[in-house]
Amino acid sequence: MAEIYSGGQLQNFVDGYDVHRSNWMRYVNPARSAAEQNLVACQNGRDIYFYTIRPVEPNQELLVWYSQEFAQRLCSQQVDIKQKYTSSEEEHEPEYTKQHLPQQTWLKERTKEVKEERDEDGEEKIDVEMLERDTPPDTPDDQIMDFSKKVEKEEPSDREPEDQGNIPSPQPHHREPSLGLNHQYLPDHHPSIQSSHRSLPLHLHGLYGHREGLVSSYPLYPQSRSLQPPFQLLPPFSSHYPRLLLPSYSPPFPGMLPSRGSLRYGSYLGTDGVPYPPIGQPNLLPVSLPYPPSSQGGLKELTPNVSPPRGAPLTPELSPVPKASAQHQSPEHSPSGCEEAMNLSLATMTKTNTAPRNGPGHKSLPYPLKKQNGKIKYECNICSKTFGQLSNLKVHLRVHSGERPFQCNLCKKSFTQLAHLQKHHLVHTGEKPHECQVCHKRFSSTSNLKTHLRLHSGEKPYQCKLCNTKFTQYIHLKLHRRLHSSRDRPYRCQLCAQTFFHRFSLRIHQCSCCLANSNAPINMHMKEMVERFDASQEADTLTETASALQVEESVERWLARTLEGEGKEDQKEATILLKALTAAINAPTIQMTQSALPSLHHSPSPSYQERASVVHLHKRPTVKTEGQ
DNA sequence: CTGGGGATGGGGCCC
DNA sequence: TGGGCCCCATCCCCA
Repeated sequence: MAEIYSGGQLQNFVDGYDVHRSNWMRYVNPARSAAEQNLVACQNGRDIYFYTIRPVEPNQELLVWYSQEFAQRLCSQQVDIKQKYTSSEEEHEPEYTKQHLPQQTWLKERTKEVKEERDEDGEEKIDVEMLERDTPPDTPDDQIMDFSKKVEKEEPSDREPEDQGNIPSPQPHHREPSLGLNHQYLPDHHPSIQSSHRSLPLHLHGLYGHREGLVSSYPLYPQSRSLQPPFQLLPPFSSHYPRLLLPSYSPPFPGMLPSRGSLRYGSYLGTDGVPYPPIGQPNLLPVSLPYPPSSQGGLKELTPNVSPPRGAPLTPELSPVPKASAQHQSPEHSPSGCEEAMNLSLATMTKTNTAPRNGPGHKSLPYPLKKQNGKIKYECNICSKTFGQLSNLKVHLRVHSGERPFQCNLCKKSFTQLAHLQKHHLVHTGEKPHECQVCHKRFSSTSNLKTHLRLHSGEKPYQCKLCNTKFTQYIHLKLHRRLHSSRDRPYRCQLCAQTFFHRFSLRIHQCSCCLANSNAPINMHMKEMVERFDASQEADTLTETASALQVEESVERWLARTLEGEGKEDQKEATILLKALTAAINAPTIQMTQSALPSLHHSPSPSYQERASVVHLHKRPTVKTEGQ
């Protein structure tokens, strides 16, 4: 049984004694060491939740841990919490696996009855029937679970200046290295700080830092390192891997549940059976974001001469490569587990004062900025693009420098921005946070969802100017434009180099556009109209020897079809254009000079015009060319 | 060739 | 100052 406190007041009990009223969590045994622990208890509101801290294989027992005292009381275990993080060999054989769990608690034993029993396998089974919490009187305690450690969100006003940073350093000489997490502050009076435990990494702080009642609910133990070995056993990209991370999408806290619902995983399952997080709250997902809270921006930054990435993300893909690292050699530079702790919310990441300021953006610009009207002009010295903020310029400069500080540890792809790496990570996790409300298909990015939504709305914003074909994606229009490639247009205007399928189009063009002031708006529009007509089926049906009257009729039909359903203004404009076109058609024939002859790649032959006349749009040979 | 989706790049803005 | 989020553009792949 556990007592739930809120605001220092006992709120309620969670009693698992009665087997008829308790759920199966009653039978979850306590872990004997950090190595075998795979479950963490925490409090949210008046409820207690358990979440996994590592993948749980089939037939693997769930083992939760509460506190050191808990262990002492129940198992008479000697809790030895030697810090061995300074040992380099822990890179290969993490010492934490030999440690007892160093969890701290204010649980004060008032155990009325502790039953130990052994099942047929010799496994310990322990029932805890009565626990009582002894909350330090000066600890602001909103919601704290009996077996958890309280970590204050706010630091007291009487802190020494040196401790006023966001480093949860209980003692100046025993400072936790840069945490990069939420940096909850551990008060000096806290029992844990009086012990050597405090040098253990805070692992879960800030994981749910923005969720009330959650931050303070984590026990202490070197979780981050314990995460890696089992994860590394998992083959990357394993098909079942997402399933092993079910907690990623199964919000363990009521506050994180989507409005639609209960804790039914099925409601989050996608077509592939992988559960999806609720829309709109991806950032609140508790276990899905594997980025370490590195003060340098998280994940793996490729900063030269800087130690390997920090962090022991929950997912293996972005886990730092376990190579020898100077940072792991001493507590001074150790990631300290705090930074290695799984960071479940990027929103909890904050910069630490002790962080080396050598990450991206920390270097100054390689050139001086100019001033314009008294204001600094953030201009790129390479492409002269200007930005509203210096940070934007700095990020932009990576485009030219090639600097890609954010690398995916799994596929080694690197990115210029952390956000890009974060999005990229969805590729590995299979997360698709964005759902189409119409067909409930899910997408990894908002952009792709937006594109998809056009299918439902019928919106086709990209239209071919030549044949009016519309597309939902620009790339499709771009590909389509190749059909109108100039390489297939044998008639080239020697004045402006514009090409046409039809000789009469070139003639209209030269009369109406090019010989006049081609920069005038009306002529620009005329150019476009001639080009469109040239590509139209009406023009295609004409022979190159068509009379002016035939061309005029064809233009009229094309205009009527093209402008069908358009507004009066367009109709009026069309009339003007039609007059201009027909005038051009009826104008004296332009003498075709040698330069105005078809400019095919192959030599024009006497029979060319006849051949060109039967080349129709829909039968024209496709020439796929880049950049045309 | 069209259409749909996946993934990435770049940049703006807010905090 | 930079992280986080968002948006748009773009390219690629595939049916």
